[in-house]
Amino acid sequence: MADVMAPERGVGALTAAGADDAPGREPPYDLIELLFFAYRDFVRDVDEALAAYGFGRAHHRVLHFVDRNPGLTVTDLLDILKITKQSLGRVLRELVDQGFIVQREGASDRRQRRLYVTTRGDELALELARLQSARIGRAIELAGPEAGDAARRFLYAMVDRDERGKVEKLTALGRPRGGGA
Amino acid sequence: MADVMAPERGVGALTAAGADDAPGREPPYDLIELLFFAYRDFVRDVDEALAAYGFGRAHHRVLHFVDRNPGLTVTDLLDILKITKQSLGRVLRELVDQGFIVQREGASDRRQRRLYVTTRGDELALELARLQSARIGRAIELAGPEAGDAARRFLYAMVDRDERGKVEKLTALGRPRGGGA
DNA sequence: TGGATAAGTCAATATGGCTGACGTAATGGC
DNA sequence: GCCATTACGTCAGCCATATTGACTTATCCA
Repeated sequence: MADVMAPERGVGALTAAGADDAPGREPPYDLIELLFFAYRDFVRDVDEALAAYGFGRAHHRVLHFVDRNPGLTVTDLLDILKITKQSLGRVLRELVDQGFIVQREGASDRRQRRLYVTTRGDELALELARLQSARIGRAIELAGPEAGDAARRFLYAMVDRDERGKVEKLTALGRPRGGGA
Repeated sequence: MADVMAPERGVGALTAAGADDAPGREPPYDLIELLFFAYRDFVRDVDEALAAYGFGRAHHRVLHFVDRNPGLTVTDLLDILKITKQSLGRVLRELVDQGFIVQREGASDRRQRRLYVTTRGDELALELARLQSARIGRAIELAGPEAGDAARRFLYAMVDRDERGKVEKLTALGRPRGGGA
């Protein structure tokens, strides 16, 4: 690639390390950029695989969380994804229409449509998870297992404070080992 | 309308779909999900701030990389963002039209339009970087500085193998100081 | 019984991507 | 000097994902 010039600016703006959000402190550009690049490549894997099914990234997110949390309600899903009901609508409908997800009336609250993956849905979810798994496995191999653990703590701390409780309950973090069934 | 409830099909497969077994072990669902949640919140901050300027996430990415790498060419940018020329086109035009970025003819290759931020562009880039910086600062405070360092190594290792060289040259990693090491 | 909640839907719109096709100017190898 | 290639820009159309706002239906619950 073409050689990129070094920045001419910002270098003078630093202060000593130690304070976090002091006004003149240089932002952690390395982490900011690595988050972008890591995420960019992390999702590209899956996007390609999804294309074969005529699905997009949004379908994956829904499928994933339903797969991992059987019986999730639509409201739960909206809160996880932080999107609107209307946005979810199309994606969910397509997943249901094509037999990847089923909806069942809530046992105690019949207004709810609890969501479950079908066998097919579980298979697809697993296929996609394995792609992501492979990349993560390679990364941990390269960066060391402690880096994986630390990344877990760092990423968790990157989540909005008032979302952390939900995240913990919802994710594998909240599950001791093995998880499902 | 609400008669979309699916029949019994697939319900038998709800719980114990053959997950944890076949080829290898259980995917690292914790990291998979934390990447999603962390990124979700990481970009939400900035998205809100950008709305005030009538810009979107795409504008931010362009502004950021030009700010950090003055003299970047359009081709460089396309390779960083992994989008098409046409997609970049509109976003870049808006940033130029509104005085956040300027284009200058390349000195040695006059076909190039080298990109630079204006003072205004630099200010906006910095404002946005500080938002991200604040979140990262809080995260490191919570997870510990070693977690930040490890996260840096982990995220770097998450990048496509054949992209890592470029990423290193391009980002703060390739520059002395900062997260250097 | 009536207000609140869960879900679904219609319609319009924005944004950020994509492919394909073309055009122009400059470079660089021969 | 010629010509293929490169760098950039742009027109046109399309798709996926998201938004706001308004409305309906069914159900729950105080």
